Amino acid sequence: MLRHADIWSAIDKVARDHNFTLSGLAKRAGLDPSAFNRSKRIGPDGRLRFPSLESLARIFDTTGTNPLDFLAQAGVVPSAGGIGARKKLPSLSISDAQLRDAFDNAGKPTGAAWDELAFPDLFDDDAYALIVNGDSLEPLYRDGNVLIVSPHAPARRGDRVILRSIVGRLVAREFVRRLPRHVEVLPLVGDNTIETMDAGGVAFVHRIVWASQ
Amino acid sequence: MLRHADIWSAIDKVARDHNFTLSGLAKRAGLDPSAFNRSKRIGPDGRLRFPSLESLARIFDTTGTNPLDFLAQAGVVPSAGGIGARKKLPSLSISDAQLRDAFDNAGKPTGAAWDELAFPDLFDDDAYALIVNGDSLEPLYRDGNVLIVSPHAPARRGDRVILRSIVGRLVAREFVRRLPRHVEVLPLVGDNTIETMDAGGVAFVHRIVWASQ
DNA sequence: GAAAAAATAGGAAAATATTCCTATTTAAAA
DNA sequence: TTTTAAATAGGAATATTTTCCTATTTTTTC
Repeated sequence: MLRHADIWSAIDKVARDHNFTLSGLAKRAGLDPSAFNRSKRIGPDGRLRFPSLESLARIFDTTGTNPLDFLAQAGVVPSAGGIGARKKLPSLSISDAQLRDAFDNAGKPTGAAWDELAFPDLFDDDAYALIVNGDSLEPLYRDGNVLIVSPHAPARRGDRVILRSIVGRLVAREFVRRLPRHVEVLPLVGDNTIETMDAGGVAFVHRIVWASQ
Repeated sequence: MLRHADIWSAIDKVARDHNFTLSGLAKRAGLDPSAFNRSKRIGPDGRLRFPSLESLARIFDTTGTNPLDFLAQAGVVPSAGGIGARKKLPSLSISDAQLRDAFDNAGKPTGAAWDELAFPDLFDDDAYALIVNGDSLEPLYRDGNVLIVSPHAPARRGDRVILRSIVGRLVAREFVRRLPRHVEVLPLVGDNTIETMDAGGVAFVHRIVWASQ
């Protein structure tokens, strides 16, 4: 769980990230310049040397490194339900959730039928949120609803997407397909006829992945 | 950041959580029974003693405690953007996002107008997910859409909710109000007339907070 | 390229954490 | 309630980490 080599290489990384040499980092932390020498990490008898908690604390305080992030860098992975773990929710289809014993008397999911679903499972570092204004997208989206947009999620037929024109206009549509010269979409509300947009006029097509209610 | 007293009290908690005394935990971890004695945490000169990383590693290995959770228990809080931190997304209204410089050339949010929004900000430990079957809730929810349901989120007029009858039937509706003998709701699609349900026949009203798209 | 400074290696000494051991206190068992 | 076992306190001895110091290597400065 805490592996000698990983602890030391995490220290190496802290030094690098802050543009210190090892002796520079030690000095900055108020320790002796030889404190983190690579040559002193394994003793002459082969015994592994670990830095003390006090030395580590000095590193964290000096560099502003969070001990949690340090441990993650040292290869420690979150435990299910623990800090940094992906949130998991009980999950079941509506039809199966109508079975007699899907909920207990307090209204909580119960029984073996429920699966686990990671929420929100959003891995796109470039995701952003758009807040709906007005009522033009009702009943689908109402004023104030938050749309979570994932630029890197591929847009496939039927997906709801945000399109931005090259002059900056944003519209929400249902993606149909992309052709060499056009992008075909359907409106989300109202008239259900295909709309053809000039591919050159579309700056991007980003997929909507979640909508607040 | 790593505070002496917090480290030791986190060790105390690991022992308690696993039904060990301190000496029992030490023995189990292959250490001397006096290793974690409260009497030895501050020396006679007032100097604070920290457990070594090796002793901690033995505790983690023996009890299955994740070092990240241990640190959290010892009061270490996540750093913004670091492990365990709440995910924050750039956020802007659709109308403001149509300003000329809201996105850069790569289609990423840019500029001072963008706020930060914590997503999903779901704090209800009893939240669960329901998967939509069929097309009866279109255009709002389509087959396979995931609805995130938060039982403890209060249902207010206009909120979309899941209602469960006492015989187990689940329906999705728009909440209007709760009266002493009735619950008034609106259908999410179709005929826009108020539906009155007998309060005694409704097991629960749980709010839908997010819907996948 | 030479000189100075910084970084690193390595060994001894010092400081700190753990173990060993004894005694006392507390909890569990009879 | 008494006896036994476990837990804890406390001091000395031992083990481990850090510091001190010197030497070598590497990098930076001129």
